[in-house]
Amino acid sequence: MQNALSRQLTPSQKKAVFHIEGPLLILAGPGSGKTRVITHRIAALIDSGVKPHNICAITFTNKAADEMRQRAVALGASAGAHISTFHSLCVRILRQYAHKAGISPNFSVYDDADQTRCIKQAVKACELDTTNFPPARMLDAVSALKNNLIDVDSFKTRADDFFSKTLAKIYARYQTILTDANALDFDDLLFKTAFLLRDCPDVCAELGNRFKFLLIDEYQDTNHAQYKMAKYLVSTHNNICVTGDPDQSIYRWRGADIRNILAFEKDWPDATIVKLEENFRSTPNILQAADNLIAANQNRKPKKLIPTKPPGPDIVISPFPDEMQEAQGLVKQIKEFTAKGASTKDIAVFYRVNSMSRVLEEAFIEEKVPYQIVRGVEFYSRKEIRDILAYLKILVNPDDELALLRIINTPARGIGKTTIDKVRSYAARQNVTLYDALKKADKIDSLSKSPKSKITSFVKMIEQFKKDSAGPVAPLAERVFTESGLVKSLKAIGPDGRNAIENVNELISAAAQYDDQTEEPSLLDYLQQISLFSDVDAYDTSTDRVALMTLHCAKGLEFENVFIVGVEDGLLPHERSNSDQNTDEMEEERRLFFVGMTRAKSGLNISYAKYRTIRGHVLRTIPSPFLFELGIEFNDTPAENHYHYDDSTSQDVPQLAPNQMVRHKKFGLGTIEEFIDMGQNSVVVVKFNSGQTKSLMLKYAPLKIIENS
DNA sequence: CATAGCCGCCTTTTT
DNA sequence: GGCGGCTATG
Repeated sequence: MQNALSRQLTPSQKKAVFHIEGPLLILAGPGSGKTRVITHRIAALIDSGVKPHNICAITFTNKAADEMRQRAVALGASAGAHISTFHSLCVRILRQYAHKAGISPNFSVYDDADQTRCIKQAVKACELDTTNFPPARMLDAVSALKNNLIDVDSFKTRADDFFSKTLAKIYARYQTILTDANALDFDDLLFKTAFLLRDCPDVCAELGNRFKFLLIDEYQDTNHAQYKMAKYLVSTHNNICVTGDPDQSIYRWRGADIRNILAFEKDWPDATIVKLEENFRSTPNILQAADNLIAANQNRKPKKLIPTKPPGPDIVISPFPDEMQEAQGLVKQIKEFTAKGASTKDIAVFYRVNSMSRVLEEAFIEEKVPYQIVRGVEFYSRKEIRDILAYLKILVNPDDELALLRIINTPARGIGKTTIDKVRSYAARQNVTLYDALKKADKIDSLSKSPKSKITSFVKMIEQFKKDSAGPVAPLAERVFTESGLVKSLKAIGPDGRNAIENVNELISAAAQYDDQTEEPSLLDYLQQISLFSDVDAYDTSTDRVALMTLHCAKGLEFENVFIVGVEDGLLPHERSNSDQNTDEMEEERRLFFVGMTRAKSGLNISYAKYRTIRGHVLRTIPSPFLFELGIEFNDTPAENHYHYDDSTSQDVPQLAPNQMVRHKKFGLGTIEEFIDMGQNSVVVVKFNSGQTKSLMLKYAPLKIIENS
């Protein structure tokens, strides 16, 4: 069997696959066949007598887990190994040992939208101003604390300045809100599991005995909580194998600690280290440029990228006048590629921010090129989907106040704000949950007859659903959709409603699929699973479409032809990352570009636009400084109007004279100071009454001419 | 209590 | 430029 498994493996790959006992660090460069090595390793472990259920492999996304499971089975490994993400593993552990973790097993998992609502509530409850304490910032801070396993009490004792003390209050309040709702956010899943393992040696031993072999992929992107989890899990058997590439660490902002992989040898002094430096994916010219780029990072261990493929086409760097023409040019290029026989599904477009997908999408539609935007969570943030899911969540976890408040009057059933406020204050007085208060609506004196009966029938409906909530999910979801009145209310709003109904039907189909594929389908399990759904998980590789995704999503994937768009200063590197050279943030942006480039097997096309509309403002841009680090000569002058964008934006621009009055959508009234006639590209300098002076491109700027009367 | 329309907020990347 | 939340109105 070893022979069968080791076929077509290089010597270092073989070492990584067959080094069974003890800690192992696999430093794997891009395209080094790392995924292959891991799946082979799982098969080799089983082959050497390890029971499948004694293996736990942790991947970065659910999709990666699914693929790994399939590949391992295809290699002849019997199924049964636990392969999942850290978060899924935590859900499983926490559900099993809920009582020991001090939680209830039917907990809701709060996503970022839920988190935002809760943190806002917390900031408000602390009677703080949201301008001085912006909820998004507070959430980041709380998240960072949890990722570093700092609990409320220990943070309180160490908080010595005003800000920290305030943050401690918000943190405490936020946790109370979540606890009261029997909810855990993404960070809690890791946090609670790590503390469970720390505080319950019996649980730790039990899991350690079960998972005798632990494999962690993308180890460079683990955070402190995940690191601790790993340490606890392997404390008995010491069989830990991690793989990763410090040059591909792109989640520092989310708490990922690159030191975890850099210090692996210190943590496990008897560790074996295998380097996989050969690259089987990209052409030598792509690797050379990627290497030139990443070499600019100061804070790194130098590493080789050894090419194994024959030379391929040159990297193309194309400037465009603006993002519309960039999109148009991109789609035209893709058409040329496919006309020459390239497969549509083997083409990907990467961008730094999600908002850039819009203009690309328009061009794909216009040119009728099939595409998919890889953004899985978007579906779950639609109103109608959140509504139906809120109904289902309540059946499992009636304490989930966020879900309850969402549906109590959706569709409208005459339970308005005043009524809800009365019930809430009753609940607070009696120290019961909102749902319990609703159940006792009859006893709430402040309520008059009509709202009482409306509440009663709502509770009755929910209780009815609850009775039949065991078993498969899809039929229940369908029933809830109809009987809650959601379908009816959506039908009533016309075409948009039809669309919404379609979406819910899609959800029900997905639930049916879950029912089919799961041995014992349960609503709780289903809800907890879909809450851990990630963007790439929605990536459908079976259809022939161009994949559009963020650079972060691109991690772990590969394509024959890659297009990276919007490679401009301020976008990549993003302006929000500290723009000083060689700060940690700048280096992470560089790694992000590195990850994007090294996804390409043969065609790598980089583009940027000289003008880009950002949040409604047309801004002049400059090429990303990273472009000058690639060691490639390129021409900064766009092929003017090469790709004519047939749109109102390229209509004739007016001739303007100084002193002409204009009104700008954003800046208000202003006077023309100068008119630079460049035909389509005429520029005006406007002095606005607000005091600021702007130079604007006429074909983009939303300027209205005020007639002199 | 429902609805529409407006204001003001945020806006990097995601499990 | 988009969305959530708030307010004014029916």
